[in-house]
Amino acid sequence: MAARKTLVPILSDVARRAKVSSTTASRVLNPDSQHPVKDATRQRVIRVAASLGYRPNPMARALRTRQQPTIAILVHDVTDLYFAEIVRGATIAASRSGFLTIVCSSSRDPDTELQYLEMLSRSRVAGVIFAGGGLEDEAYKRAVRVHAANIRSYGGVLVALAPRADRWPSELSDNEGGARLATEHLLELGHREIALISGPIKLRTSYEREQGYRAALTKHGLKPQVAVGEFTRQGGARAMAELLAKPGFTAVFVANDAMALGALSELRRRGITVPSQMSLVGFDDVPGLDYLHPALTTIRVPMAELGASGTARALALLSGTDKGPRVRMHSVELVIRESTAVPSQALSLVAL
Amino acid sequence: MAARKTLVPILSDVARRAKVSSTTASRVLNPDSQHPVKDATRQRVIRVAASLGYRPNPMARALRTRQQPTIAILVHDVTDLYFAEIVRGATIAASRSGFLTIVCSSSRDPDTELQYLEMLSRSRVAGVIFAGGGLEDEAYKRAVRVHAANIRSYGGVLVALAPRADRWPSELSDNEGGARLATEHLLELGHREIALISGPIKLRTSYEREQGYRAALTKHGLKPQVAVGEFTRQGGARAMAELLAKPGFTAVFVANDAMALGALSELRRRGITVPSQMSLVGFDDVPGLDYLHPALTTIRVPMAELGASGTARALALLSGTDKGPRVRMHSVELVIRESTAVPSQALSLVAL
DNA sequence: TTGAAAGCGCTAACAC
DNA sequence: GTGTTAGCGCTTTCAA
Repeated sequence: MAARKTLVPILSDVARRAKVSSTTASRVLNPDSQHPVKDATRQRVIRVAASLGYRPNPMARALRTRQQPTIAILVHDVTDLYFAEIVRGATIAASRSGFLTIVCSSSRDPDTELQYLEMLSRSRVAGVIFAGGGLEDEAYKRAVRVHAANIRSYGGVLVALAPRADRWPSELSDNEGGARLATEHLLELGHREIALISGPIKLRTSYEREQGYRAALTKHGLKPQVAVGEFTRQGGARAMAELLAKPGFTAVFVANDAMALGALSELRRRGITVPSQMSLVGFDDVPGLDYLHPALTTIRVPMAELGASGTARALALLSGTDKGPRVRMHSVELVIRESTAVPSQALSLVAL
Repeated sequence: MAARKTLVPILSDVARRAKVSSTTASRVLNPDSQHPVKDATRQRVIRVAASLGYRPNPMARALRTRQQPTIAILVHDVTDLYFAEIVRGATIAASRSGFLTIVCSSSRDPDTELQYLEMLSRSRVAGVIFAGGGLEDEAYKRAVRVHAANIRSYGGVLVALAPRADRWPSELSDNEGGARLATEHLLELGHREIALISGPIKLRTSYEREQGYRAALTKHGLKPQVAVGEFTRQGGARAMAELLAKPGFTAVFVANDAMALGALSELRRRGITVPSQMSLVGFDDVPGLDYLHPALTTIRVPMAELGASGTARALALLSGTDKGPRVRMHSVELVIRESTAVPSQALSLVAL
C-alpha cells in the first residue's frame, strides 16, 4: 500500500476503480472535452467519481491548459458604488460558471492598474474585464497594449465595460446619449444657463459625457460652462465651489453620482437649496440615491447588468461561442426624482 | 533547435544559461527557499534571470506546493460601503506581497457563502478572510467547520474580521464598546427614551452591538426598545417605521450606517427633523456620511485597517511568523456630527 | 553547496 | 472508443 499522504481522490483513483485509463476518465469528467466515450463507460466513470467524491484539481488543470478558471475585474475604486455594483454583477455571473473573480482596485492610479495587469497576466487568469474607462495617454495605452498582448498570447480574453481606445469586445453604456438626456431634461424645464461638472479630463468616459452635454447645449445655441471634478465626492464639492465663483447658472449636470453628492453638500453648506434655487442631475443611479434629500435625479446605467454581461462575454469568448457585434451598447434612462425643477427666475438673478 | 512554442523563459532556461541545475536556480529565485547557495552562484543566477526577464509560473508552483498565491475575502455584500472599504484595505495589502485577492460576495445569503467556501477550498487558495460575522445556526456552523477543516488540510489559513463562534485568528472591532459609546453619548445629551435598530438577529455582530446598548441603558435603569433591520438601508427604513408605531422615544441608536441612512429617510418622509425632534447615531462611519444632511454622528470602525490587518495576519500565518494573541481588538471611536442633539422636551411629548 | 531524479494531477498527441 | 506516453514548470527528496 504505497498510499499517497493525502486522502483526496485523484483522477487516477477514479480511473483505476472504473477500470479505464486516466485519459478516458478525464474525457468523461472534463466538461470541456469533446471526445466521444461509450455511454456505458461514461456512466461507470461518473458513478465511481461520485462515490469517491472526486473533484478535479484546478491547479493541475491550470498548469496543463495554461489557464486559470478565474476572471479578473479591474476597477478604478471598489468603494465607488458604481464599481461595487459592477463587481457584484460580474461575480455572481462568474460563480454560476464555476469561475472565481479576482477584484483589482487601482484607486484611480494608472500605475497601480498597470501593476495589477502585470500580476494578472503572470498568473494567467482566463479573462480580464476592464470596468473603468481608459486614459488618453500614449505611455499608458502602450503599456496596456503590451499586457493585453501577453494575456492574449496564452489564450486569455479581454473585455471592456467602458470606452477604451483599444478595440476590444465591449459592453458599454451610452454615455453621450445619457448626457444629452440629462441636459435636455434641464433644458425642457426651462433652464438656459446649465453648467457641467465633468470627470477627469484624460478619461474617455468623461469626454463622452461632456460631448453629450455640449451637443445638447449647442443645439439650443447655449454656452457651456465646465468645471472638472475627479469622479469623487470631494472632487464634486470642489468643482461646485469653483463654478459658484462665477454664478449665473441655474442648473448643473454632474457627470457621475459620486460628484453629485459632493456638489449637493457644497450647495447645502452655502445655503443654496435644491431644486428651488439650483437644479442638479447626476449620472449612474448608484443605489441609495432615493434615500437622499432631495432624492437625486439622474441617468440610470444598468451597472450590475454591465458586470454580468462582461463576465458572460468573457466566458463566451473563452469557449469560442461569442457571436454578434464586438461592441454592445446598453441603454440608459432618465430617472426624475426631486433634485430638478423649473428655474426660479428671481433667485437665479440674485448673486449667489 | 527544438524550441518550445512559447517565448517566455522558464526556470530551466535560466539554469542552463547560468550553468547551474534547475534546483539551484530555484533555490536562488524562490523567495521561500532557505537553502544556502554560494554568493557568486546566486549573483550569476539573479543576473541571468533578470536579463531573460524570467518570471516564475505561479501555476506550476501552485501545483507543486499545493497552494495558490491568492487570498480570498468573503463579504456579505460588496456594495455595502463597510465591506467595500474592508476589501480595499485587504487587496492593497495583498498585492504588496504579490498576492491576488478573490472577492466573494454572498448577498447576505448563507448558502451562497457556503458555495463560495466550497469553490475556494477546491481551488486551494492560500488564505480565506471572513469579513462578515457568523450566523448563530447549528447547520451553518457545522458546514463552515467542514470547509474550514478542508482548507486547513492543505495548509490554507483562516482569519475572521467579525465575531464567529469558531475560535479563529481574528482582527475584530469592539462592537460592544462602540455600542455603549453611542448609547452613552445619547444619554449624556439627556435622552432617556432611546430605541435601537438592530441588525439580523442570528448574526453575532448584531448581538454584540445590542449588548452594548442594553448594558448602557441598564446602568441607568432605562428600558430598551428594539426593532430589527437587516443591516440594509431598506431594513433600516422599515425598522424606523416600526418603532414610530409606538412613539415616545427621542433618540435611536442604529446598529450600522446603512440602516441609519434608511432610518433617516423614513424620518424625513414623515417630516420628523433630525436632530431637533429625533437624534440618530449610526455605527461604522462609512465614507460619505459627512456629505449627508444632517451629517451622521456615528461610531468609527477602522474598516480599511481591518482589511489590511486581516491580510497581514493571513500572510503571517502562512509564513509561520504570526506571533501574539489569537484575537486582536481594533478600537472604535465616537464621531460626533450633526444628527444628535439634546432632546426637545416639548417635541418628544407630542405624538409623532 | 550543488545536482539528479522524481513527481504534483491533469490533459494532449498519437496510436490502436 | 480507448489507451499509452509524455510532459506542463516547478520544488523536493536524496545523494554527493
